[in-house]
Amino acid sequence: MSMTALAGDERLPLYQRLAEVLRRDVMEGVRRPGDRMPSETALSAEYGLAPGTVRQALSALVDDGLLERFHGRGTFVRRPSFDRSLFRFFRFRDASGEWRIPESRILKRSVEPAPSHIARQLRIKDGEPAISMSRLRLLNEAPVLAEEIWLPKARFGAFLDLSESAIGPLLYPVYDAQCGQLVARAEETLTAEPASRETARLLRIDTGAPVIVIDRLAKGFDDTPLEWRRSKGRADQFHYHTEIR
Amino acid sequence: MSMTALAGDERLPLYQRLAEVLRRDVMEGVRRPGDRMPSETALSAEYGLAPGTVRQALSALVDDGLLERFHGRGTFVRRPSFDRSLFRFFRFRDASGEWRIPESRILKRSVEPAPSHIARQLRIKDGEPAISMSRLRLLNEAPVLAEEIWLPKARFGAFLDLSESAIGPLLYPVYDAQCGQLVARAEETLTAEPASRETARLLRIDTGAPVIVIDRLAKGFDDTPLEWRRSKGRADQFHYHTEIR
DNA sequence: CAGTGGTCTAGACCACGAG
DNA sequence: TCGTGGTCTAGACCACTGT
Repeated sequence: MSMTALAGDERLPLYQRLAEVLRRDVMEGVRRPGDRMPSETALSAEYGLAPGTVRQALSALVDDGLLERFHGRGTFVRRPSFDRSLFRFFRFRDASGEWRIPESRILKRSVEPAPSHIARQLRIKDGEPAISMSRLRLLNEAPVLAEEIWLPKARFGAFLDLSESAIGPLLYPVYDAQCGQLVARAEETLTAEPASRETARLLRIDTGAPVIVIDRLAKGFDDTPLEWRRSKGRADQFHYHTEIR
Repeated sequence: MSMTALAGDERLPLYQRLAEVLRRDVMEGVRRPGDRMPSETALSAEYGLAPGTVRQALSALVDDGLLERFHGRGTFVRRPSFDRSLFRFFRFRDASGEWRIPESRILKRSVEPAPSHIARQLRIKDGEPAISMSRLRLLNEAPVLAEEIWLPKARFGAFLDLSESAIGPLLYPVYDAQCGQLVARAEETLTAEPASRETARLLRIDTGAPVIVIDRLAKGFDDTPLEWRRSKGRADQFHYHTEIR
């Protein structure tokens, strides 16, 4: 077993330098979500560090949400999950009161020159080709969310070839499998506004009734913007809850 | 320096048992916000633990938001601050674009029997006396928030004797100084609804226009509910932003 | 059982803040 | 300069998981 020297700024603490090396491995796809990391013993031998120092580096990445630890099993690259999304505060239950993923009906899918506000978000040139999509999400035939989605065509060209039946309600696994684009995290913005005539028709509510608007910009491990979407749902179905200190 | 035995369940790790002992000190008011904790060296001597173990206990409480560490100065009981409140997402700026605390105008202050939904939140008996207050918050004479506040009279009796001019826009310091009630944390719930006629009049918007509604239940260190409030503001001034993974 | 992470010890030395 | 927390070492032993 040969020893590897730690790269990085020599003024930084060793555990931070190790953390950066491991973070880069994940960001560059050398280690993929679900992969097991080398054990703490292996890493301390590899880099010539005390076990406690290696532990500190791994802890930093766990706090950061990049890794997950399981006692007795190992340390793994975390599979991004969007359990923390604002969408979980919509009261979407079926008749039996259980949480379910709403079905998806694609209303429109086309290639358009990206409007400037979309291009800015996706960090592409104004007017560059983008895939535009409208979806309606339904629970037991009842519409619950109206969505508008934009993707840069350069990365998601393969998405256009898919039949609607091949695209389920969850898009991120499709992005990964069909386009090789892995979503690592996202930024969400929430506001409320009166329903336009069009939105009211889709959601079957009164024009002007309050709707919750959630904008989401999804990004890859390397911070590239991958998808922008705007979703609208009935405000009376939304209750966000949080604890503050 | 006598050594103190660690109380608590002997099956738990030492660092957790130490953390619980220190947490209790804060919850019972033995150590108050702003107080400096004993140094790590002092604690390890006091309880006969290795410095690393003491460190782990303190780290747990720092992660928990109970303590704050300052390199070279010490470890302190954190002063609760409500920087993380949902209210920070209201775009409240004055003419120069600076963030400011809105002034407060008290519209009503009285003692009422607690309605049942308030009593349940404050964990007091249905109909027990409670202080009820309506406030309007303004920025440059413009109304920005309409608030309804409820306090259990048993704890906040002294609050009734204060003149309005003695109450500023920030209530929690008043609760502490005048009533001996320290707010440690709070739960907030956000939704949106159409403005009632009354709310519309107060906020000077159209009836039915969307308003953001934030309910807050403030609690003491010992988890006692202290204050319930409902605040309403214009939805078009509200943009919540968050990152998810 | 072997291998993983979790807890704990008993130090050393460094970096920062205040007087 | 002194006391604080921050980094790091080099182990020991425990608890959990999978085979």
